[in-house]
Formats: sequence, structure tokens, C-alpha cells
Amino acid sequence: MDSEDKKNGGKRPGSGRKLGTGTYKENTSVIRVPDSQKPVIANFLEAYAKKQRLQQLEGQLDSVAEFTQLCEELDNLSLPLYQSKVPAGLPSPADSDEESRMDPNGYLIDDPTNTFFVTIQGESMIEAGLLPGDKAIVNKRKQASIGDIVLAMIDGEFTIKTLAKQKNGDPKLLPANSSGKYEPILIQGRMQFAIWGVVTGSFRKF
Amino acid sequence: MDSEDKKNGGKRPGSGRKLGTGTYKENTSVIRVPDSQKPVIANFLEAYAKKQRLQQLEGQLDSVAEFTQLCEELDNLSLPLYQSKVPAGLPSPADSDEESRMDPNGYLIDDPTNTFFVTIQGESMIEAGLLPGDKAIVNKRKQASIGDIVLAMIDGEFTIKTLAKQKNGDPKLLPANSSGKYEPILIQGRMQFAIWGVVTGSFRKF
DNA sequence: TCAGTTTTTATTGTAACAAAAATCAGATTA
DNA sequence: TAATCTGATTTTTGTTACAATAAAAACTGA
Repeated sequence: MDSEDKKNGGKRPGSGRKLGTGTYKENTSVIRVPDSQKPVIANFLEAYAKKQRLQQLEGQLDSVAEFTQLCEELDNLSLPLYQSKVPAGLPSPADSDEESRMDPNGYLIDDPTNTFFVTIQGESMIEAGLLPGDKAIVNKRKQASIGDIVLAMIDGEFTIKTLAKQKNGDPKLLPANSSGKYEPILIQGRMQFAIWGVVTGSFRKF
Repeated sequence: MDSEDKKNGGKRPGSGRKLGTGTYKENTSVIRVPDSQKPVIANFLEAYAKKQRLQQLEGQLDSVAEFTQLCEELDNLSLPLYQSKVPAGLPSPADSDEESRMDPNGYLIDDPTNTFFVTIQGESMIEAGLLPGDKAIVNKRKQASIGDIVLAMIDGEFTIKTLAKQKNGDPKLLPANSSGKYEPILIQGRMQFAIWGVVTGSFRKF
């Protein structure tokens, strides 16, 4: 009733749960957050998890077009998350006493709801006319195409670069600075990468 | 040497760190997050903490100096979000005040009555970030100083250049293009020369 | 081959902990 | 008397530890 009771003994080399099978397909760690912001962050993470899940489903990307389309889809999926609070600089209706004048707002911004501004940091896009301190106008609904200047997030950091394609079809991000100080960024599978919007214009104050 | 050695013994009822003296002025708890999103969330929380801190300060203002400083800080508060970090995905806790949005018109144009636009032609000011097709914002009332980018008319033709001074004190106009294709323009007595305004900003559409 | 069982390993929310920070009371000093 | 010092006390906070759960492969018996 006991000595002969063993049925399935022995080693199981190679068994066990596989790496990267968790919610986020990556390592996690613990951080402390204020209670009031927990639901906000939870929402954000839920959207992120969904994105990761879909990206894995989609398998290997073979074109940037597809990829950005995917991003768009994902963006729509997670839209409820930040729908209410997109930090867009909504242009106020111009007080056009001088109607013959050009209006920068109208000229620069086609789609106010989906437009926001980002301050340029660094000189990596200097040859595209984007200097440090400039404000880039970003449309987050516009479909990104090869050659567009885009706002992308790589491993949690934002950058503005020109979108291009690698030989294998994966995206890459090109700086516009021939000094050699900035390298193209090749997007690889293990990097967290997302296109947040297309830069449709810019402005600056001297 | 021992019985009389007690100096500060005993209970300290009411002592100890006060509640709500932490970063967020509220309870916290720990959650697990994917490593790649840690910087994003950290930035979000930083903004949130700043907001909480300032809100607490608001309750104990006792001088005008402090108040104006606070206003400045609150003003800046909405910017860090756009500057490099979290344009969307996480709603900005600092941005809940509606009025802190940015308006390109207001940002670019201080003095509408005396402001007009000029389309850049040529590449002579490319290193100042002015590309062909850009719109330069010109204030015609502003006093031009050495180092300013100005709209000048020389012998009936308009040009945009940086204003500088020759050794003899006469003005000269410097291009911002190191290719050597553009030469400084030295203003001489027999030339017809006038400064029409100071370039205070620029904008473009891609 | 197949289904159920067992072993193995990764994930994940939470508890626990220790160091740091903040605050107060009594003692000491100026 | 007021300011400072010292130790006690409590909250905060980043990290570690852990146990429960989940996922995947190996084994067993048919």
C-alpha cells in the first residue's frame, strides 16, 4: 500500500514552463506605486499585455507596412485607455480680426483631435530641420510610411527618426545627421518597439 | 557608571514620522510590471508626485513670491510630459488642468499686429534650421540686435540672414550654411539696405 | 497512439524586511 | 530661554522571499 505505490518517478530533463510565457513575454519586477494610480497603471499594463500578445500571434514581421498597420490596430484596441486624456494641444479658434492673414494653427494642424506636440531633444534630426527645442507636430492616427519622420518608442524611450526598412523587412530608424554621432537603430525582435505617430510638421521660437 | 547612565529612555508617545509624508502623500503598494515599461511608469509617477507635492504647497502659501514661483512650476509641469517621455498611453496626471494645453499661435506670435510670414527660399540658412519652404515668422516692430536672424532688403531683394557687424561697424549678413555656397554679405555705403523685421520663429509642414 | 498523472520550471501577487527618512521628546548647551 | 543634540519612534520605500498558480514535457498504462 506504500512501497509499491510509486508510479511515475524519475527525472524530467527539459520539462517545465518555458521562458517568455508570461503576460508580458518578458521579465517583470516589482515596484511600489500610489494606490490611487493603481487602476490607471493597471489599465496601461493591460493594453500593453494585449499588444504583446498580438505581436506574438502575428509572428515574424515581414514588412513595415504590415507592422505599422498592426500598430494602428493595437492603438485602436487600447484607445479607451487614453481616449479622455490625450495630451493634445488643441488649437483654440483663431481670433481672426485679420482674415487675410495666414493662420499657423490651421496650416499646421489638420486633425486636432489626434495631434499633439513633442519637444525635440538632441541633434539627431538636425538635417531634417529639427533642432533641439523645436516642437514637432505629431499625428497619432496617420499611417506611417517608409520615409516618414515618426515618433517611436523603443524599450520605453521615445525617439524621433526617419522610418526605413531593413533588408529582412524589419523596420529601422534613421537619424538625419551626417556627423556620425548618431547610428541607425535596427529594430530587432527582442526590442520593445512601437510607432506612436507621424511627424507632420514643426515649429520653433527663436 | 551604569544605573545613572540612562539619558533618553522611555516611551515617546506621539513621536515618529507623520502619516502622508511620503512621495505621493498617500498609501502605496507594490505591483509587478514588465521591465521594459518601468521607465514609462516611473516617469508617469514622477509627474504625479510633482503634482501632489505642488498641491500640498498650494495650501500653505504665504507670500506673493512663492505664489508666482509656484505658477511657473505648474506651467512647466505640463511640458515634461511632451518633452521626451509619455505623449500618450499613460494619461498625464499633471495635465488634468485643461488650460495647460499648448496653442501654436499663441506660442509663436506675441504681437499679431506687427507679425507676418515669409516663405524661405534657398538653403542659405539651413544650419539655423530654416529649410526651403519653411515659413519664417517676422516681427517688423522688434528692434534687431547683433546675432538676430533678420529679414533684410538689399538693393530691392529680400533675404533672411543673421545680422552681424563688420570691423568698421557697418552691418553684415551671415548665411548659416558651411558648404561655402553662400558668402557673407558686407553692407557698403552705396548699397540700398534696410531691415524689415526680426525672425522670431518658424514653422513647416512635412 | 492516447489520455491521465507526475515532475519540473516560470510566473505572479503578496508578505516580510531592512534601510532610510521624518518627526518628536527629553537632555544638553549657548 | 532658546537653540541644538541625541536617541526613540514611526512611516516610507525598494527589494527579497515565498507560496500558489500556470504551463510544458516526461512518464505510465492501456
